[in-house]
Amino acid sequence: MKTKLQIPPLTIYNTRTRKKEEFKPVNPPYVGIYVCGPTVYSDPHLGHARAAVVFDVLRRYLTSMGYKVRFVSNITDVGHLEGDADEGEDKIQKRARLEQLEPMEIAQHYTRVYNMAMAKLNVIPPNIQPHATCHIPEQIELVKRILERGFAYVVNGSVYFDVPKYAEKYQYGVLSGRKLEELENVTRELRGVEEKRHPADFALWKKAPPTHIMKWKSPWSVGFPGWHLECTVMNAKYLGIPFDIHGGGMDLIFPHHECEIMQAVAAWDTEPVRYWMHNNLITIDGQKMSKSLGNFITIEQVFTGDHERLSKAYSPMAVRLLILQTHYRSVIDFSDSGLASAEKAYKRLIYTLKKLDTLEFQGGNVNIELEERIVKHINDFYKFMSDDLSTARAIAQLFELSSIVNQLADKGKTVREVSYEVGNLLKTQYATTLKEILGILPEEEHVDSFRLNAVLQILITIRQEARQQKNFQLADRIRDQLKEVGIVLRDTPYGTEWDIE
RNA sequence: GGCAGCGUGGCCGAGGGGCUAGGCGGGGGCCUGCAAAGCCCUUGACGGCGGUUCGAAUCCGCCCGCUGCCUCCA
Repeated sequence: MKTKLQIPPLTIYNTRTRKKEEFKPVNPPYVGIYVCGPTVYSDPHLGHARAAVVFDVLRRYLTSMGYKVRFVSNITDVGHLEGDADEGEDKIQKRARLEQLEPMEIAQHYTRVYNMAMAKLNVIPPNIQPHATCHIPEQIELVKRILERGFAYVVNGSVYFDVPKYAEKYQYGVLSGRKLEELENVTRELRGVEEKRHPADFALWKKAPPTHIMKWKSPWSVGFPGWHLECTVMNAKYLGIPFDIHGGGMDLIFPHHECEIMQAVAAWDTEPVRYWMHNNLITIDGQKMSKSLGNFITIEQVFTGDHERLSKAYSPMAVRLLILQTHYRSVIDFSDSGLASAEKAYKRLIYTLKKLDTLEFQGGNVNIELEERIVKHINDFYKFMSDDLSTARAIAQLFELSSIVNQLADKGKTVREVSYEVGNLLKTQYATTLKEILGILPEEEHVDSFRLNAVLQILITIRQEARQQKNFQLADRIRDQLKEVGIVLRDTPYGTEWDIE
């Protein structure tokens, strides 16, 4: 029985070419990945969870293949205006004004919430998590460079990217397939952007209105950087141009990623990215989940069950499995029953993981056909993972193995139908693929246990009720006793936070 | 309107000319003090109408239905 694994080369569906391509790094064995991170002005939702989990698995898989991965994912703590370019207000600034807080307080808070949610989902933190506001000088430099090269113009202290000029020399819309002429018709509805020469032009630097809190000095005005600049600057700085993989949600293809390409090409005459990967979106009852529609479910709500569409609290690992049981380029329609189904399935995979540990593979009466099946399922796991990260099919192999292991386990601890060699391969591969590559852990190995949080939420609620009834003796007792065991409660404008000291 | 995509068994969800996807659920049984888990057996599908083909869920055409992007969002 051959126990040497065959791991085929990874192929990736490249949005840029609209084909599956074999992945070849720019500088092997190093691989640079950049994934667009969150704008930190509200609680992270299931869409964030999906993008994070998908690219976490990509990173884990590449690492398992022996690549040295540098994973960069940004925190957008400025920018992304709402509404018309001229009338719009920075999201974080708006939130800050509403809650009477420093913008950085908002950004800091939601960055923490995001990172905690990611930890619960067992997403490995980025090697670098750069903040947009920490790269203002670099962004100004890039604007200067694009200006010098003639692909931008200044109007009233704001700088705009000159798309028609760009389109004279380079091809427009290489990623989204959009055509410049078609864009004119659509965007004519957006009036009040007189500063722009062409509707497709976009801001590189905006002069700040007097009421604006978040602003920086630049050669053109006191203002703030444009919507798409930070990613170009930060992936160039930390990964170099060109780098290997740029990821994000499909909704970012246009205009965000298209603009990133134009900025980089305008600045350095080089397309910045080899492979563009885009995960599909999440729907709720068949409808897109979005902030503006207000129908989103936050990650935390899933973990606590605190949402009208949820019947109970679900394990982060159930969420992770649910996400991975769908191919990343397909839509996931989110539902309570889907989560329940994923949670059961998760428990089944973990049951097998634990059973497998107790089995002793001794051989002696080897069933060759069974051994062949085992080895085939393991190899197929890698075959499907390498086929554009087909996690759904890969996981199906794990369920096949689960069924085999459970059947063996039913007959007792000592297994004679499978040799020591194949049994050992089964043990190590089942654990490796499930835990290391898919990132699906047993609850108790999951350090950031969501149940601890659930329990604390109960205590926090009880304490809150006590405070409202002016029963401060009880409220303080809860806080003091938690502190004794190393858990700190903090009352903030958004409610009570907890932290481990 | 332009562009992209989808419609698979009770639900979710892979696949994509002949070869078991998988999970959850349902039915029957084993095990068990009860329950749960696990095991065995079982149920069952490719939106509609045409066409290509020896053969179509898979290719082509038309029709019906749904969704996304085109504007901030993962």
